[in-house]
Amino acid sequence: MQKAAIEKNNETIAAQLTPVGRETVQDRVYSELRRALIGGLFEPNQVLTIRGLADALVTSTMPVREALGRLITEKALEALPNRSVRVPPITLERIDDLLRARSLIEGEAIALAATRMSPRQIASIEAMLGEWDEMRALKHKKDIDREATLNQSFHFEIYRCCGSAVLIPMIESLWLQSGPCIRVAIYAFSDAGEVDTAHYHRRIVAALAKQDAQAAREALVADISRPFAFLRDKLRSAATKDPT
Amino acid sequence: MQKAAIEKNNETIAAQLTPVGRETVQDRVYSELRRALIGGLFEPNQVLTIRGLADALVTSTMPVREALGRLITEKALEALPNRSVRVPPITLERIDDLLRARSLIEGEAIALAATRMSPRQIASIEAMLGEWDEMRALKHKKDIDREATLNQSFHFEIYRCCGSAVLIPMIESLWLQSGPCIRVAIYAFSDAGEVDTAHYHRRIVAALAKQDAQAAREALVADISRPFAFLRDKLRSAATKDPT
DNA sequence: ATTTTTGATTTGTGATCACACTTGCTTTGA
DNA sequence: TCAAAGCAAGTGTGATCACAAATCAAAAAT
Repeated sequence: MQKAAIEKNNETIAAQLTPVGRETVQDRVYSELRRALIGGLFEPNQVLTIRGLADALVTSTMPVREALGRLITEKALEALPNRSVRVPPITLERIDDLLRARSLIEGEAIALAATRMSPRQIASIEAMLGEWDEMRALKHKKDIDREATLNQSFHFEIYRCCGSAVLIPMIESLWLQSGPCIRVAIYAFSDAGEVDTAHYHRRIVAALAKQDAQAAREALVADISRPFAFLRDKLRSAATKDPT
Repeated sequence: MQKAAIEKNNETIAAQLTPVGRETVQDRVYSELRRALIGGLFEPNQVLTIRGLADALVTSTMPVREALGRLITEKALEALPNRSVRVPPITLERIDDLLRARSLIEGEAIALAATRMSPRQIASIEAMLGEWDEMRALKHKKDIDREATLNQSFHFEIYRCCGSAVLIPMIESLWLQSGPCIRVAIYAFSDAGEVDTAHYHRRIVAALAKQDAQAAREALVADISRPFAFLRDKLRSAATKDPT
């Protein structure tokens, strides 16, 4: 019996092939809706229908309704008493609530990451920042979607180093919930002449490089607070102007 | 037109009738599974099948699969690569991870609650503690399920006062995730001669009554740490005894 | 005796249908 | 003219079916 030989042959084959994966339709729908929500493609208060989404995504209703159910449980969407589902409205209380939760949890995650990141991982983050600068220098016209995607990778690359399988899904849920809000703010930022985002990110990286957990936490909170603060001011002025 | 009279008649009817509610089957399945998970009715590593649960709950597979999907997204259950779902296994890392997250988030929630609870709300909590003592004095035989339910009400009654619509669902998710672990510990507690739970709860209430946020946080952390610490020790000794 | 193969059963996934509820508009009645 | 009733289109929910993948047990081959 040439068992060992067969085993070896299988191994060499396995080394060259890349796993094909078996993502279900439901998973794709879910990812797509997540992407859309974090990207702010849906507006707050917009109601989503199962059949409408199913048509848009070219599937049946089944994967869509399950994906919607999942998004509702993580509060990324809201189930109205009518049984229809909408993306949650923005209120002042909710903004402050989200910012507080994000500061708390993402702050803890980055503080943990600061003590655990290897020099290799820090270098990787720094490299990411470098590429980002280049891209920004090349394009005069801002590409907000690309910008947002890079920002997301930057943050989660750091959070991944905190070593907590519990905190990271919670952070993802928080991003999902604040996605629609943030996007509104970002667009307004871009109009109002955006302050330099890169500065805040460099502060974060510097703190991480020094393994200074407290400084990293503070830099992060400063970073994520900006769009929230902007949005809060905008809402407040809108409220005083139009007190409906 | 006797519009006013009709209106009045409708109001008197409305006052006597209680809303019937329109809970879906899926919601009931979801609640039932939540209850079972927090109550520790399912063992870690146990795999759940859609058809099996549907039979047990006397429904079709449809509501069950959607409820399972929701529980998977909140990490209360785990989706294996085989596409089957099981209740997550207990590991040392996960225990410490859950305890850290719970201390962080529930600690923040109770600190917020400490500054916001009205005397009326505090009195309500104290009354709850009193009833609890009575019940415990009456029954010599311990009713673990009742005990766990009361404990849950006690904690969430406090958290509800933190005024954060974002933190509370996260805490629920954390309880859902630690439910199976905790229950294992509670059973062991009961055998090993449980230390007085009531003492810890009184410490919490005392801190809340003084509006001392920091003391409340510390008392809470002490309270939730106990079963985790117990479980951690148990697992560690089991690991050294049986190093498989 | 151990491993491999084969076949039957179980299981998750997606599609489709039936039904009840909601919603918006038209028609009817005062 | 205007409010109320009625109708039609749309929507979520649950059940059922078809299908592919996984699982397990018995049988066959080494």
